Amino acid sequence: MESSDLLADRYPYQKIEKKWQDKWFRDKLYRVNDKVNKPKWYELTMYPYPSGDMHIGHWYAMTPSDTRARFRRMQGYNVLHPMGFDAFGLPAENAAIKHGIHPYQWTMKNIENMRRQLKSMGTIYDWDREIVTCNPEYYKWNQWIFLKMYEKGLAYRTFAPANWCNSCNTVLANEQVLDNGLCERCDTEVVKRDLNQWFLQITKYAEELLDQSKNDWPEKVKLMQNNWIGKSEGVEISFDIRHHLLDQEFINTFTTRIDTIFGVTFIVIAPEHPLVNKLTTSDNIDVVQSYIYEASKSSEIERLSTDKEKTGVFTGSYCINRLNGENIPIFVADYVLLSYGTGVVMGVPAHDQRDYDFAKKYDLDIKLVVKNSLIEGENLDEAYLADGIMVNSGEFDGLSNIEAKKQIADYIENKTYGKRAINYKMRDWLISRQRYWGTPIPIIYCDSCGIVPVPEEDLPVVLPENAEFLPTGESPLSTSIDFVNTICPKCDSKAKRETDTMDTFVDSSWYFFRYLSPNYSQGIFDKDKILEWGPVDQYTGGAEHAVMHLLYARFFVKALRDLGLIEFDEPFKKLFNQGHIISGSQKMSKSRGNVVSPDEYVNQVGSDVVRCYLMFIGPWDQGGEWSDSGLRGMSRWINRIWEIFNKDISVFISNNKDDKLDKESRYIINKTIRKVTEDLEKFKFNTSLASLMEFTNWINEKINTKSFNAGIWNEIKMNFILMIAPFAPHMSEELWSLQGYNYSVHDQKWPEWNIKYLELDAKTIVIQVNGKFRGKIEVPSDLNEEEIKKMALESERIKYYMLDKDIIKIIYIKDKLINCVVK
RNA sequence: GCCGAAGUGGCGGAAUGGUAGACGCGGCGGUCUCAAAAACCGUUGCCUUUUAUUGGGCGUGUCGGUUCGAAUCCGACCUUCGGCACCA
Repeated sequence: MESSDLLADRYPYQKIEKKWQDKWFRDKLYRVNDKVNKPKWYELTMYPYPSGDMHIGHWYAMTPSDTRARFRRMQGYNVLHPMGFDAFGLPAENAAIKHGIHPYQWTMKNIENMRRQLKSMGTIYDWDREIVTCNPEYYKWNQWIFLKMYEKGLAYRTFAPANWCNSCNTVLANEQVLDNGLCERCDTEVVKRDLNQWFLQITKYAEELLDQSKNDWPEKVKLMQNNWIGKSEGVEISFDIRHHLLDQEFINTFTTRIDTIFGVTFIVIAPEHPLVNKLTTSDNIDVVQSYIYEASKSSEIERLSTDKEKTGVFTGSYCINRLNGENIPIFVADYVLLSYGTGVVMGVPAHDQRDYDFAKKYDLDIKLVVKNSLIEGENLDEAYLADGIMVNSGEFDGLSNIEAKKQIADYIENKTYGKRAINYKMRDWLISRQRYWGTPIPIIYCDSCGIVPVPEEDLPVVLPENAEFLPTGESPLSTSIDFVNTICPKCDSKAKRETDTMDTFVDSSWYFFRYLSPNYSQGIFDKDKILEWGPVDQYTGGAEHAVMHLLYARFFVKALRDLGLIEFDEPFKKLFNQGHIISGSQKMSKSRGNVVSPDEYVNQVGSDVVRCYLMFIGPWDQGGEWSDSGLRGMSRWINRIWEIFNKDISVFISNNKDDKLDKESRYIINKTIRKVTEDLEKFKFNTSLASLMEFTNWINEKINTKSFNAGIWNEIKMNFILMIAPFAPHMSEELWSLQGYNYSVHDQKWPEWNIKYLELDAKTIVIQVNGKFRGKIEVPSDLNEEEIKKMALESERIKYYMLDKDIIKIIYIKDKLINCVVK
């Protein structure tokens, strides 16, 4: 039966993928050895959270980068492309609360399943280097880094208002609070609570983090980080409150517009500011108190809403603008944030829109101090924000405001009214989490010695198994009596352990170094290995990590460098953000029920097809939509390749030498090598695959119509299998072995193109008349410009368009086209 | 509101100053089959001309500009997506 023969000829992916995965595993084909005499290449994909089941998004993140790693490997690099698991985090704990299973068991079970799935992708991960962050061998080094930072003063403890979810009973990071002020997990309104918590002093590196000159990263990501850091340069200027006879004689404000200092008509203090109570006069105390109360009640949502009308109350007190001696009323308003600058703002309604709105509402003076010719009189409909000429500003009148900024700042510094200052929006990194499933913070509290770090030799502080992790508002670790009660390492008296755990971003801030010496026990990592492999050459992952994870990792690298552990400044030389894969025009999510499960498709069409399809959808950074019919198309192509290279060669191989066909074949081979190589270099997997498809289309056409000679056919086969190897690792290995070549195709050298085969005897010149395409001519490639022009003008098609027209000029673009401009 | 990216056939996309629509999906026609599926071959932007061969016009979100020539560069606007959002 012919049809069943045909079926039997179809690519038996199940058998073949299993066969090679097993063999690669047995042979340790993908083991990465150190100290190999090849240039190193560290290609890293962001490690996944072990949520249990991989969806197609994981494949979309991982298979293209695996293809890149394989490509680099064939190019002769010693490639490290490791994989691990970001194993601490809330979902494990939530699952534990919900289903009564211990987070460790839940996580390990998930990892096991994901490992199986990851292996089915046919990746080159060296599993001997796998890291799992919830293992004490890993998190011990989180604790170690923390202690080193503590020694250096980079880790400190302080009270801080934290986002608190009453339902989850925990602190939330800003990014866990939705735009509407609700908890991202349970939609409960988030409130503020003051807790004594641990911070890492990332702000110490703010200035260095702004320097992105060593990062070959997307501009977008660098910009987002720099906006996040939010540097602004200005002046801190004091206003006189000595007449209030307080301990504090001056009230400090920060401004970026010191040129508008003469336009100050009021001062605004944040409601939480300690000076508020002291400055409020007795007749205003009731109003101010109730305003502060309302402000504290109003949630983050309202405080942060830009649309919200500016409100505030008068304290009854005044301060003095020391530049002109004016008496300035002091207000309390919640549009001023205690956490930024000095928590006090000088109100310049003429030149700041927020101040303008506030002044309009409370009928305060609006005093113009910077002017341009378009402004008539003194009445403004909105704040004037642009540059101009100084007015109403004493001795500075007539200067440009840009010049006045400098001169006024100098004046203020001379008079010691204030000084130039820099402020950053970025805050220190709060790492305390009132959660169980994380790295215990290695600190002991002793009644007599105070805060005592756990001695290095006592690490790791192991997470106790017996903690109660129901959300009680207390950190779960405090329920483990064995854990909490300890002995002070300094004085041997009874002491208690810190019960908070660390933010999981700590784990991911240095995991890329642990892959280099995953089992190293004498230190966080083997320094020799860092010298050999670091930093990461190419990092890939989702853009959702553009700020937090990538910024924290950069901070860690700088801190580790200052601890003398590494010698470079940045963790990731190059960065590429892939897009998202969607389904049914929507993001995949369990609640929408549109999650595409890879296992199912791997069973139906094989891993190579799924890999190639994901890379073919479109440009990797733009993401794409999953489509079953698109997948079928890829399956068709993979099967076609299988059939082409399993054909009975005698039907089209001839022993007659056909120079013309050989020449054409070499042209196609070399053109394809160039295209695939250049596009892989640029992450353009889709067009790489398209050119490989064109290659197979061409082969098919030639098989159907002509015959190849044996030599060129071998060349075609070999080059094609080598080029498809990074994309479809299983099928290419099978084809390679069927051709009788030496195992493994993945140890072969990537083919190179030879420019001499790309030069053709004839070239096609496009002819345009007045810029419109009117035909083309084939010319021998050695023809010169004059001859080509002559040929073009003599062609019948062109003569037709030239009838009754005068030639004005002829434009010739070498080897491409001729454009006749006529009238 | 601010910052950033993107808008091209029925669909995913290709082409980054020189033949718009590569490659793939889908559609249509055919081969094979009792039939269907699969596979294979051909065809496929829209309008128009011709019995046909073929020829012509239009066409890359909108409007304008630069250029011999614009999907591509510049200006304004519209739409979509992503990020940030009282930061003084």
